[in-house]
Amino acid sequence: MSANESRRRRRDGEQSRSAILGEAARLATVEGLGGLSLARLADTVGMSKSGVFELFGSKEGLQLATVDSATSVFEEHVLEPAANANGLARVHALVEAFFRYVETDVFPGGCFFASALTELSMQPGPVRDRLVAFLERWLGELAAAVREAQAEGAIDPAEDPDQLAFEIEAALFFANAGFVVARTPEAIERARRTIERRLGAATAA
Amino acid sequence: MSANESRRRRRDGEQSRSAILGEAARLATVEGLGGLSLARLADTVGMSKSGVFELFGSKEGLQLATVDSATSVFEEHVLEPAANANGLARVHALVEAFFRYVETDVFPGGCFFASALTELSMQPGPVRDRLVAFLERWLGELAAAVREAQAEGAIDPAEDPDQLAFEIEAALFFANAGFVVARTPEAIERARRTIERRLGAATAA
DNA sequence: CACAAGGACGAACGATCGTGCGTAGTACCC
DNA sequence: GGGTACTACGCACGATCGTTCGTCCTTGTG
Repeated sequence: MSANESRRRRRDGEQSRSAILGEAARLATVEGLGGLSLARLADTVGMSKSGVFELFGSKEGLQLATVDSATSVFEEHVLEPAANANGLARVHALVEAFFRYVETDVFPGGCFFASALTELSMQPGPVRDRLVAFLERWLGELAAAVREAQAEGAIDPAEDPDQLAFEIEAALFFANAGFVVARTPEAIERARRTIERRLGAATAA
Repeated sequence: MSANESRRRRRDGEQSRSAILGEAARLATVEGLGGLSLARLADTVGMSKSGVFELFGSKEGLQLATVDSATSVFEEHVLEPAANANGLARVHALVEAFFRYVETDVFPGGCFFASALTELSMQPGPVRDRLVAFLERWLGELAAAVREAQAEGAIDPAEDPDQLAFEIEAALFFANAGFVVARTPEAIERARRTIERRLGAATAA
């Protein structure tokens, strides 16, 4: 209902919307996507609770819009920096962009999707579905880069691209958790070492 | 305060306490440790809200006790099955015990600590501190097993035990997330492959 | 310029949250 | 076996939650 795209929107409303969503995604990595409250969100952006509410129709509408907003942020900070690289270089570029995305506090509580998916994976509904879809898309992105690297002869064709994508993402996922906990580059450094070593072993003979 | 061990406790209270805590830990992996409500917890165990409350003194007291309870469950299901193994066999035993612990739904929402730590890593306080301490202890357990394996000559002494523990835990951590999302052995199977391969590469020449 | 429509507001709602209090019942120690 | 202290309860509190409503203001269109 709130996701009805045919709804006409004024320019000022669109600005408020995106300002709210940016703050919502940031807040969600600290308090959780479910623990996010309309009232707190409203006064961190300097609006009334009902004003925020009406822009999204319901809390679920706000959550869905927040996931979409976070998706754009992820695309901008992780996918785009690797947009011009191909094959093995693309794998490295995606990994390094992800590290930067975590280290530079794009979201104060680390990767938005790591926390949101963990929080909502046991709570059925459209929000969970959208988060799961994102994870699959991201894993697909990594696997596709691996396949590209195989096609260009940089990675052993005997490697299973999905398995390699799993291993890379596992390192990224835990690196994010470790960085959020310790606020230290150690976990990221270990993940980098993990991935470099694994990619080295996967290099075509 | 509620953790004051000098407080005398009756047998029936102790039974209620552990029954409540078992349910609390299970509920927390579904609704979150923060989203857990006294009222819902009370009537899933068939008690009054105030009855539950007084046993723990505060919500934070309940959360701390829940973490301790979940720690015991983890020890029982993961540490104990590997208690009699040493060195490399101990590493494998810990990993397999963890897989069983996740796959058999000891907690309905997967590993308690994976979800709780992700949820609370940005919320300072004693609960977070206890969860972080658990993670360090668990990583230390893995690293100690690796060192044992090096001492018995099963793993290359040039390997960094902490790095290896990081890589193993990364696979376990993401396997848990994947299993909770998909309810399929696929993620666990991939993690098993990841770890077996990595340990194979770490085998002393 | 006028008018339809979206944006933002304040106030209020029912529900639920964690917490405090007074009290009745009961297990355990001397 | 009596008395103390823990167990468990019902009730009520203030706060906060998501949501609804009526109203005023502003924007964009014809």
